[in-house]
Parts: sequence; C-alpha cells; structure tokens
Amino acid sequence: MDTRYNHKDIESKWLSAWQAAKDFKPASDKLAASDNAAAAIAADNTNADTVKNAERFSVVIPPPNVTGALHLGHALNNTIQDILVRYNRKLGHNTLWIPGTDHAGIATQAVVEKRLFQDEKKTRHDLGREELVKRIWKWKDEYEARITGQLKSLGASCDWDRQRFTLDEKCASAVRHTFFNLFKKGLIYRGKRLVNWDTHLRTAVADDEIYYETVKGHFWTFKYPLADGSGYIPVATTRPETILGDTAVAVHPEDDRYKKFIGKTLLVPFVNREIPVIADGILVDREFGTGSVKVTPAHDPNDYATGLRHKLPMINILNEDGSLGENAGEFAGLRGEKARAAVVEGLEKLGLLLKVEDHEMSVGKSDRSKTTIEPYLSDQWFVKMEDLATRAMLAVENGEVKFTPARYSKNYLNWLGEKRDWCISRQLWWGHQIPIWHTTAEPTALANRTDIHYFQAENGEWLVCSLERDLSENEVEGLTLTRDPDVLDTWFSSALWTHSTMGWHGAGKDTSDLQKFFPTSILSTARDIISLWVARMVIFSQENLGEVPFKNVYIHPTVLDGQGRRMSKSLGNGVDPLDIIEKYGADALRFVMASICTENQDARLPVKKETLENGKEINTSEKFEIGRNFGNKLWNAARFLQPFLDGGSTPLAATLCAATPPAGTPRNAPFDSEPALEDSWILSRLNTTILSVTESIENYRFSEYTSILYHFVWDDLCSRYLEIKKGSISSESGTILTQALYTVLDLLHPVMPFLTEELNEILFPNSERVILRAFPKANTALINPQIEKQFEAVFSIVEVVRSVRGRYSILPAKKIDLHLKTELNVEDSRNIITDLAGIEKFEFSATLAKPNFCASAVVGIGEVFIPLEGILDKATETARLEKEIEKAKQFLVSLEKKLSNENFVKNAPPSVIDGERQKIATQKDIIEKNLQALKEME
RNA sequence: GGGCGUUUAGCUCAGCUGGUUCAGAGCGUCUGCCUUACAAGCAGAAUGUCAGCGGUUCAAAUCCGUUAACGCCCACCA
Repeated sequence: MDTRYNHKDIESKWLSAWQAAKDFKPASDKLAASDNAAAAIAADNTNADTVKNAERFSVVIPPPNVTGALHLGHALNNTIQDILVRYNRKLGHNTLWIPGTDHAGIATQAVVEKRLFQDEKKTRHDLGREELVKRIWKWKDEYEARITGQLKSLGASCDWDRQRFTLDEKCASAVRHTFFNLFKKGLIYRGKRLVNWDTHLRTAVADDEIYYETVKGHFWTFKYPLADGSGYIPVATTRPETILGDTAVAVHPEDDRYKKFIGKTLLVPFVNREIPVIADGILVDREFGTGSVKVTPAHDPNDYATGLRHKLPMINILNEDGSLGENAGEFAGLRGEKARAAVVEGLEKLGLLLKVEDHEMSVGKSDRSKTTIEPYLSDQWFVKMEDLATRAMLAVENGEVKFTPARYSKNYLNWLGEKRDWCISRQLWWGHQIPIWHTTAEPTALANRTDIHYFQAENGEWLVCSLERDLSENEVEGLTLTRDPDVLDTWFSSALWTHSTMGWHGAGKDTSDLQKFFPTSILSTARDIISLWVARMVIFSQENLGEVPFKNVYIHPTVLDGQGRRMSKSLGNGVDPLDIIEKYGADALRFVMASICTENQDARLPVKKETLENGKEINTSEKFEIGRNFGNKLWNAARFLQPFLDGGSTPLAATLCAATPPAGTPRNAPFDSEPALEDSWILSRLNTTILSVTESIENYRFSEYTSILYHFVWDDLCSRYLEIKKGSISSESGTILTQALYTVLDLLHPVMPFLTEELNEILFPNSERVILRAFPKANTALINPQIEKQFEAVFSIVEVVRSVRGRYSILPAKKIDLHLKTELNVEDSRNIITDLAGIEKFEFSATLAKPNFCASAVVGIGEVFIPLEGILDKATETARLEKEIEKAKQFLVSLEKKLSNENFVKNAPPSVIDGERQKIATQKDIIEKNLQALKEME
C-alpha cells in the first residue's frame, strides 16, 4: 500500500465495479431477474423472502436543470441523498434512487437562444419552432451526459437504468393525464389575465421568476382634464406612458378634495377617450402622492383588480415586444424610455405637466432575461388552487409530510395559504405543449369520446383537450382545429416527478414501480423551492394518487462563499465539484459537504483561487483538506494493520474475513484471559459510536455523523488504541483492531464509499462488498461508561507527562521515569502509560515518597512525580504550580459561593449538590497538593 | 410591511433535554519532533464579557423579552 491514499484510479475502479455488479439496483429487481435461476439467488446472497418483506426506501433526485453543469449545491444535496440511500441499502431495505434531469423551459431555451444569436446572429423566429426545439434537444443531450457524468463521479448510487427526463415519453404521458384530468374537473381554466410579461423572451413569467431592483426614476404629476373643460384633477405617476391605456381615475370616497369629481368624466390626453372618475378606497391611499390614481387595468396588477371591481374596460397598449401598439395612437412603435419621454414631452406641450420629482422605486426584472417586466394582459392557462392548496396544507399540518428542520413547514404553509391560482402557460417552444386545440364551433363529433373533453370559453371559442393522441387540423369535418402554441410551466412536469418517474400514466398505482416504491421516503432539496416545487409535488401527488409524494422533506443549507454570498458565475466565486474531486477526491468532497450540513440555513465555505499542476486555474477551499486528511488517516491505519492480516490467510484474519459475522457485533469475551483496560475501552467506544452514528443519520444530522466518526477514528482508534498496541499486536488486540476497522468501513461507507470499498478489498478480500453488507448493530452489552471513565483517568496521566516533555523539550526517543502516588492498583494500565508517555521505569504506590528534582501534577487518581534531575527549572515549575493553584482557588470560590446559597441547597436536585460538594473536595485536594509541591521546591 | 434565520477563539462552525464531562472542534498561530501506519503526520501551547440590555431560575451560551448588525423568504411600492 502507498503511504498516501491516492483516490484517482480507485474511484473509477469502484464506479465500474458497482455498476457491473448492479449494486445500485433495488433488491427486488435482482430477485425478479433471478426468478428463473434459484442458484443466482444463492450466489447473490439474496434471500427472496427477505426482499419481499423488506421495508422500502426510495428517493427521486431533484432533477438538475439541463441548462448547465452541476455546482457545489448539487454536490451537497446529492451527497446527502447518497448517504441516506447507501445507509438504507445497508440496512437491507429495498432501496431505489431514481436519477434524472429537468428540461427547465425558460432557462434552457434562453441559453440556447442566446448562443444562437452569439454564434449565428439568428433569433428563434429565423429558425422556426421545430428547428429550435431540435437544437435544444441537442443541447440537452450534451448537458444531460455531463450532469450524469458528474453525479457518477460523485459516487451517487442511482439506478441509472431508470434515468428520466421531464420531457421524455413517460413524463409526457403523466403530464397529459394530469392536464386532462384537471381540465375535465374544471380545475384548469383559460382567461384574459394580467401576467408578468418578459418583452425580450416574449413570454409570461411566474411571480417567482421575477426579482425586484430599486432604481432611480421620476414621479410625474400632471393635470387630468375634465371632459367639460371645467378644470382638472392632479394625478401622479411613475409610468406616464400608460396614460394611453387609462380607463378611469380613482379617488378616495371620503376625500374632501376630490369628492365633488366622483362620477364626472375626464378626457384621456392624446387619445381623447372619455373615462370616469371613480371612488375606490382599496386602491387609493389619501396620504400618498396627489391622493388620486390613474387606473390602467391592462398594465398594472392593482389597477387590474380595480378594473374588475368597477367593470372597467381593459385597453392593451403594448405589443408583444414591449413597444406601444395601435391603441397608443401617435406613439405607436415607440418603446421603453423613448416612449416615456415622448409622452412626457407631449404632456408638457399640452401644458398638462405640473411637476417632476425624483423617485426611487423597485422595478420587476425577469430572472431569465434580466429585462424589465411589463404587466401585460393576455390569454393564459391557470390551475385553480383553492381546494388543491387546502388539501396540501393538511398533509403538513397533520404530520403526513414532515419537514426537517421543522421551521420550514411555515414557508410551505404560508405560501399555500395564499391560494393564488397558478399560471401554467408559457409562451415558449421548449416544453410540454399544452394539449388543447381551439376551434370556432362545438366539435360535436368528439362528444362521446372518453379521451377527449371540451368546453366553450369566455370568449366564445371552443377548447378541446385530448388525453393521448394529438389531433389533426381537420380532425372534425367542417371545423379547423388549431393547437394552442403555449407550453406548460416547467414546474408542471416537475411537480409530477415522484410518480412520473415511476411510470404513472393514469389513475392509481397501476405499475410495478409505483406499487413498490411510491410514495418516496424522503425529498432532499433547497429551501428556495419549497413553494415552487415541494408544495406543488404534494398537490399533484394527492390529486393523481391520493397520497403524499414523500414522508419527509429535508431542507439542506445553502452553500455560500467566505463572504456570505451565493456562488455564481458572475461573481466568479463558484466552486466546480469536478475540480474538487480531481484535487481532493470524491470522498473528501462528500465528507466535507456532509460535515457542513447543520441545522443552519447557510453554510459558508471560504473560496480561494489556485492553479493546479496542469496549469488549470480553479476555485477551491481549504476546507476540503479535512476530508482528504481524514481519508488518508484511515488509509494509514489500514496500512498498519495489513501485515497482520496477510491477505486473509492468517488464522487471525480467517476468523474475521471468511464468514463476516463479526461486523459490528464483537463477541462479549473475545479473550482467553481478562481483557485489558484499553481493550474494553475501545469496544465500549466502538459500540457507542455505532449507536450515535445510527441516530445521527436517522435524524438527518449529517454534520454530527461525520464528526462522530472523525473523532472515533482519529482520536480513539488511531491516537490512542493503535498507539498503545502498535508495539505488540497480540491475537486479542489484533482481533479487536480488525473488528473496529471492519466496522468503521461500514459506518463510514455512506459518506466515503470509494475509500471504504477499497480498504475492504485490501484488508478483507474474502468479504462481501461494503456497499451491500449489513450496517453494524451495536452490542450494547459492551458499552461501559465506567470503563470509559477509568480509561480517561489513566490517559490524563499520559497527558501530564507529555505536557512535561513539551515544557522541557524532552525528545520522544528519550525515556523518562514516572512515579504515581495512588490508592489504586493500576497494574493493568501499566502498558498504556509506559507506551504512550515514553516511560522507562514506572512505579506506583499509596505511600510513595516524592523524589528530588521532579515535576509534579495532581491527577484524578493521585499525584504524578517525574524526576528530572539536571533538567528541572525551578522558576518554570513554580510558576506553573502557582497558576494551577490560582485556577483551583478561583473555581473553589465559585463553588463555595454556590453552596452557601440557601436556595441552591434547598432547590437543586441532590445529585447536583453532591456533585458540587465533590468538586469542592477535589479542588481543595489539588490546592493542598500543589502547595505542598511548591513548598518542596524551595 | 409579514415570516424566518444568524451573531460563540483570527477564520469556518458544534454546543439538541438549563447544572465545570460546557466554554469545544477543525483550520490558522506558536514550541518541539522526519518516534519504522500516516509531515495530508506526531506531541505540546496560547487564544473567548458565548452581540448589547433586561427578565425567569437556586443555576442561563442554552429559556423569555428587547435593541443592534447581517442575511433569506413572502407581500407591496399610483
């Protein structure tokens, strides 16, 4: 074995080994495959009944967008999922993890369109729908392959044969069925609605796809003239160009300034339309601006609501590209700032402009195109949320779906509580095209078809929905059927992910995978899509299958850089998981990702630039060294042990490697004679570790999981046990050491799969692969707090000696003597002390006389003397003793103060009081002994 | 405006049921070591008004209130 763990070849080796052995497949698949060959079952060590009765554990991956490669956030989330999946697989559960990717409608189309323009100076309209979609599929294939490669490099143990894509046939079928059912139930409707219009992409975007920017604008106040020429109402606006679409001016019903105008008629400048002055207490805030508001229902959400209340006409003044349309009269064709300036200039010329003020306002921008959002009136499809949302809320309220950390259920409930209808149409070409055909008259020929449903819309046209088959233009004689050009919001298909991936295409759990694996066990995801995705998955699962899609939702922290900023391309602070895998290894990456998963909402990772040996410049973080170093530590512990195992041929190895029962269940008495203290101790520690590791994973405490193993391996196993034993490996200690390491491989496998599998092969070549063999169970009979305490007491003597060595720079190779004054018989700990502290002669007794020229220290079980003739420095020793005394005195004072408090003695539990009394005695003892030592120093 | 989170060593963070096993870990810093598993290592050392204020309690980093700073989500801004 090399002195260092080299991850590179090992990782690819195990990736192919697991793949070849179909280790990522659920046990039930293997059973089915070997139905005809009973021998195969035996060979596979898979018991048919065990599999059939096994609990199931299933996860569907949050499908990464095919817009680009995976980042560190994905690495983190998929590490978490893989830990859970590997852990449950080792528990013997019928375990399945379904991978896949998301078509990410707007984002992907935008990326491809952008590239199209950069490379060929073409827009999508130059290509046409079919060709553009073809190009996007090509992009998708490229990135899907890249993403899949990344996930594999990470070690994600997904069943790659079940990989899905949100636009593939299975998913499309699920989408069609869902849409059809909702349509038939009347839960999908169409109507003119005000939407957020992205004028660049020419599509509606959801509220959640908008971010707001504060910009410096102006506040224009102008005169709104009365139609009869008798005066005007002053009106202020930040968007003067929308005057052209005004259909009313609103004032507060109780505003004395404007009461008299209510019901009168105004004249819209430029277009000379007559509009009413209306009273509306909801829209108008008397204190703000002029206290009067121009109402443009087609271009402002509040005005839109007002328009509905007062049944006002809605006049659209914009074209799809954001330029002013024919309703804008003389201004038609102008757009953006130019349009605004022109209108302002016009108002000024007409003498209507009263004043211009600076005004800060926030403007909605599109996430995707970064251009200003225009509220825009257009035909859209919606899902009615009222009832769906209520049911989905119930699932969390009654605990059917549980969030971890629990606080996130509030996000979910608050958002669903608003019950806003969901706009599901997008004016894009990349996505699931809405399965609706428009026609002018009732298609009676289709009336009795169960796979077709239609109805007449508000505007008189007929809307035909087809379940499976696309309809042709002349499907119905005498009518022309035109397919709706829109596609569905990406989240519509994402919301089906838990069951579309399992082949749902109609009512009930009618396919084998759904029977076996739905609902899933857990969803691990980021907090910013709790509403967009998590809530909608619950809704659609309940709707389609009458069941929640998952029992648990784990919300992982967001990875930020050292300054607390999100990682992004534009900031240049993003870390590429593949760079980290290359430099530190996948296990190191995984270990660190898990270790930062606390209950916190963020996890900071200081990022620094670095140039690799091959000249490549990467972003990295020193944090990953922890993972790499830890892996190396374990590697070297194994390297030490290897000669004693001798490839499984020694008697020692034979007991452990042939049949594998010892894993995690050390025999109660693996000894012929009484076990040594350190042996009982490490067995107690090992079994304690098994318990706490199990508890950590079960409760999604991933940081705790890694830290428990880190300290067990590094401190307990290596720094202590191995250091005690290294000089003389006996059959017993070899057994224990082997057992401990064997168990650690199992405990650590979920987070460090490659290293553990490799070490297992080297050390225990005859044993089963770590990925498949059982997760350790603790033998609680071996957990002994008393022994652990005793060991600590002995170890503190070692620490005292080491401290003295440090103080006087005594080289490790130089042995020194040690005298311990104690009432106890520490003969059984002799080797611990002599080996770890480098002791030549060790004496102990209750009546030991203090030697001359020695350093001394008080320990739990007595007093330590270390003769240092010729080395001892009086001043150093005196100073140290005085410091010890001072510390003990301070502590003593606080203890005495506490105990002299009557209320404390009266109210505190006796055990606490006893504890405090004990401490007083201890401190007094320390002071006394150290004082004595100080005196003898002179 | 509504909701949530964070504030503990120079840095990144633990500390879940209040009590010196609670003031911790890793990194960094300092000292000494190439001690035949590991220098990606070993042994030692230094470092903190647990953000401020107030309260509950015999007892508060921990519970409650409040202030401040930073951050996230939602809503709104004529």
